[in-house]
Amino acid sequence: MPVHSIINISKYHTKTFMAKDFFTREENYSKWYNDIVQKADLAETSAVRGCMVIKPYGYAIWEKMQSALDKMFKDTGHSNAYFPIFIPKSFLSKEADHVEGFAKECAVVTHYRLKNDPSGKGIVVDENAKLEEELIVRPTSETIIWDTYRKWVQSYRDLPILVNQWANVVRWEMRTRMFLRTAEFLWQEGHTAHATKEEAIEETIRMLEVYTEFAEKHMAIPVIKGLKSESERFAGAVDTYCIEALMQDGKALQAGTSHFLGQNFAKAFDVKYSSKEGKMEYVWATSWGVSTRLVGALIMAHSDDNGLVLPPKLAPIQVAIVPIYKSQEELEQVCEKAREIKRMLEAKNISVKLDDRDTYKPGWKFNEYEFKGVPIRIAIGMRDLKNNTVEVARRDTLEKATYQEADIANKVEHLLEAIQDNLYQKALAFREDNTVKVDKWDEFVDILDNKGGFILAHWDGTAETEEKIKEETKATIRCIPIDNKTEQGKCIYSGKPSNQRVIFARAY
RNA sequence: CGGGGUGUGGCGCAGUUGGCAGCGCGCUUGCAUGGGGUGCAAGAGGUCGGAAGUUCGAGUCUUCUCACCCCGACCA
Repeated sequence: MPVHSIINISKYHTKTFMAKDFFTREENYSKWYNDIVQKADLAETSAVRGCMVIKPYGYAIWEKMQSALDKMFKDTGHSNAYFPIFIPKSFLSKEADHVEGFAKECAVVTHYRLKNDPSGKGIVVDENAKLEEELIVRPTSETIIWDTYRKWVQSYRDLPILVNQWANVVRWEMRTRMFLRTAEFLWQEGHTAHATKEEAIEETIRMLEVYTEFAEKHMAIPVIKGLKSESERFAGAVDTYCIEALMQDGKALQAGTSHFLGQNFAKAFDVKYSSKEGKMEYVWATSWGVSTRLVGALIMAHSDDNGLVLPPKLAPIQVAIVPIYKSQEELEQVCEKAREIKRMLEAKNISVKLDDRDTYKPGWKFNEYEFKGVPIRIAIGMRDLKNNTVEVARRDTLEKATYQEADIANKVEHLLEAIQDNLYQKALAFREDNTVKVDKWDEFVDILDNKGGFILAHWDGTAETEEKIKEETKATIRCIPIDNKTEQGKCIYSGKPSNQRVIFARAY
């Protein structure tokens, strides 16, 4: 996108800077990931096992995601509401599959009061304050919501209900990883109620499309839309749809799910309406969600060995301006120009940080913004004032160029678009390079062990085969692509006939 | 829950046969410096995870305990 006057371009290297205290992807992918989370100031481990503190910079990314998604939800007719964090234990067991799926990871509240330890030190649970019915800290809200919907629905005129909630949920996981899997996480959960099956299925797919658009347009991550196999299905759903993304280490990551719940919850919670014809019918349901896990996806999809790389649309700071100067007078002169440019950029809704701190040196700031994934850095010094230029560095390619200052806001705006697009294209190319059709078991195993990525292979459709493959290779069926072509073949494992390929991968 | 680790200044670590608690980074102050993590100098900061024991003396040895991390089983 050569929309600007480039005087010179030079590639620059940061090899020596992080050398000792930062792992590369090659050396140790999970350490590299943790380093980015920590050093880019996204989050840190907390005093509570399995829970993390999301720091301001990390939370700002989540807020950008929230506001984009929230708008998309509103645009598709949904409203936000809020339901309790506590769910009576009995609610959970009303839907058989649902309770089976979540029972093992529920936090339970049993008492409502503490008292001074009789022995004098600290406080203890007051045994006299035992709850009559224990409360579950929500792992998801279907039960409490459907118990509520029963009161909201009497007639077909009350439908559909299109509600979303932004909330925290708790799933007591054994092993946790920053953003990808923590005991408590933030998410949104949409819960809709419909008069007909068709309408509910339509909603399920509509929200899957919303997630797809968000992933590709905002996160710059290409995803595959698909249907989960029975064993990967949400507990209590009839069908679970998902979007699957591929991370740089060749592992898959489920980035969002949309469930068609049929009448399972309506029946469990007795939610009925009288139709136009005056007949009592059970309501049809959907639920759909994405979580702070997306921040993890963002990191693993784009970042490099120099730190975080953020797509412009989700970057809390899109442009960082670093003044270069010697004296206070120079600082003021340079900052005056910088503020002018900042105003012009902000007029285009570009978020800009002018870093005029005198307590850090330019080089230090360069590294700081690079590590934090700021898409564009502008440096302005006395030389630039003289020549009416600015130095522009883009994070995705690490290229630096000198731009004529004239029309700078347009140039930066276009560059942001170019970066957004480049990140998507790069991620797409990576996924294409790492998606292969495989027909032989040996090759299947070899690719999983040595290359990773998505494997398109035939599957006989049975849960037994899926389970065997999982046991032997740790790979799971990520999804059955939604617009899959039928193709005759033999199951990669059992050799039994199959009429379509499904996607296998090791996953987060 | 199984296997393996680690607990020493804010962070990362060293600490020998038990003998004055150290190093790097960071932090504070000053001077110089300033277009890719600045240099020099002077400072501040620790009941060594907790409890009990052995000893003239414990970061170090013994016992118990707690916490966290990594690898599995479970999961978005």
